Amino acid sequence: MTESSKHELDSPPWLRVESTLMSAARGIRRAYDLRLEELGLNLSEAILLAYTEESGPLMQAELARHVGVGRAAMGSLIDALENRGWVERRPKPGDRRVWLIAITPSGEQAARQIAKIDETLRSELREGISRKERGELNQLLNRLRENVRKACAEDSEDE
Amino acid sequence: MTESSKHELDSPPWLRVESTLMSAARGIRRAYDLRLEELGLNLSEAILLAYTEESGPLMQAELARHVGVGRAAMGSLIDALENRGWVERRPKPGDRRVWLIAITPSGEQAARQIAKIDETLRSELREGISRKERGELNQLLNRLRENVRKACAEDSEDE
DNA sequence: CCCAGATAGTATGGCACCGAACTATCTTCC
DNA sequence: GGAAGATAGTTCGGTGCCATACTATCTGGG
Repeated sequence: MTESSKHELDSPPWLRVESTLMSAARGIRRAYDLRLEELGLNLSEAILLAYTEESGPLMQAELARHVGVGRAAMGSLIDALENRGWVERRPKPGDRRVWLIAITPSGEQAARQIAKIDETLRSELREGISRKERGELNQLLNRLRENVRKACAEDSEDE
Repeated sequence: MTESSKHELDSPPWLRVESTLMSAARGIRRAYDLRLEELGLNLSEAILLAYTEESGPLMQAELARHVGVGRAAMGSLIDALENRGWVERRPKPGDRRVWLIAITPSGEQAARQIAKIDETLRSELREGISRKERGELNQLLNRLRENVRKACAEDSEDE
């Protein structure tokens, strides 16, 4: 196991792809958080606001599924945005359990600022990465997520 | 069945690729953590042990750079592995600041178990993902990490 | 030599997220 | 109707990581 010089590149064991992926994810969050600091929000909140803007009012659980976080985390994200007056919780007629999360006018304005920041940072991040590659990356990640879901499911009904 | 797959195909804004990436990273960690539970360690510790095994004794800061975590986090990871007797801190002759992190015999045994678990889970995770795509994924992620590094650097000397 | 600056490692405080337990409400089926 | 189970949302404790600040040690220019 000591021919350890070359294999950074050619066929990385999954554990290494993993660590690269996690590290990239952390780095990207940090980068966005840094740029979004002036608006007083972080990457997850920005994603949520952008999503809310383009999808219209949704329930919290739906948002959680789409964005890929748990219901609890989604609750706090919405709290944060609501406190700033960028989204509001509206009761859903006919089901008193749920809230519909709707963007407010000032939220839309914030969303536009987010889009600007995103555009700038995005162009830096995609340096040397073609549109096609981005698409592939996205597909790969989604397949990966699907496989993860299966692996976990299989795991918990395993006993 | 997951309706989360159709709308992310055509022209995902980066904010969405982001959320996919973060979500995938979290999912993968969860999956590995679940399988590694029987060994009493988590993904980061497993990665570290595997890395230590194949690279021989390195300093903590070097390990941190390679694995992609901060120095402080690396310290705790090593603490955990050291407590189980799987790695040991050896003083480096000539520099009393640093420790060389070396794997122990029982650590090597644990590393073999990790490799087995990894192999199993990996084969589930890469379902529908070719070797070539894996390589591309890795390259893309590394480019992305590099760009992140640049973006952050540029940001902090912004005055 | 010695003091300024770099570097290795550690301690502290904070953040984002998860998972499990809980409440409130809807649904179903008798 | 009413009990059993599903579902939306919240609360709480724990985890993994970072940034900052600190100590100890090495290094290089007077």
